[in-house]
Amino acid sequence: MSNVFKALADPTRRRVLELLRDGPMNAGDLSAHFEFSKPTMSAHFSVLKEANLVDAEKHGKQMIYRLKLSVIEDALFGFASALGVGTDPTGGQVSQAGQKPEVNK
Amino acid sequence: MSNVFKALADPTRRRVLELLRDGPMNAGDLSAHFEFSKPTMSAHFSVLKEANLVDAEKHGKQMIYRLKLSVIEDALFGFASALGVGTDPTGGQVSQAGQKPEVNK
DNA sequence: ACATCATTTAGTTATTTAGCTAAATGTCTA
DNA sequence: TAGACATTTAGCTAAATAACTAAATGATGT
Repeated sequence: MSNVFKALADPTRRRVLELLRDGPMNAGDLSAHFEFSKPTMSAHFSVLKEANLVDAEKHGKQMIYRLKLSVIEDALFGFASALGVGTDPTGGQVSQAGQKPEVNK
Repeated sequence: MSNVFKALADPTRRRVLELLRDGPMNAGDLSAHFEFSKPTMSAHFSVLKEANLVDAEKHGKQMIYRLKLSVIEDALFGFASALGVGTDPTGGQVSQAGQKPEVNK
């Protein structure tokens, strides 16, 4: 859980996730959207992978990253509902993905 | 936006927010729920206040902290919908609180 | 005025983070 | 097999973070 929010705390990483919203993309193409060096971007990808927000699959020389929406849902909606915030005023769980979100991990 | 996720990245601060879910509480009572020193807790409160996740009001010698749900809604649901995740499959905004969430701030 | 209580500020330390360049790894193709 | 290409690893630096103790601030009550 902390890993997820830490990953989301960086604007570059949030932007990466938004780019992946339109479909899987390889490391080079993702990096091309930023001014940072490739090693720096690789480290960002690594943080996102560690937080389980993306999947990585090697295809030839390229590494293809893919958004993992379910984990993001768990984190955002799970924590929101732990706070009693959400679309459902009863505080019920919004997402299908998880049942008892572990908020303090 | 980064401030919000940075604030949420620490488990102690997330727990503080959960405690405030049941109503406003002063700094001392909040601190009593943790093993950390009061100055350390004060610094955590400061981060939450900086991120605009809580309001602080001085009442005599005590400082009373209160949860600000609307900002948390904006951050969590705003970013979720920027990613196309949410209860509404069209990607529409869930919360009332903000209209065009600025995701990369 | 003075002591006490609640909280914050100041100053220190260890750890983590985000960036860089240079080098290593791994994969394709000529 | 050699070269080129895509990505990661290693190693470095500067800045940010989270913790602590000691001291300062500010409000209340005697």
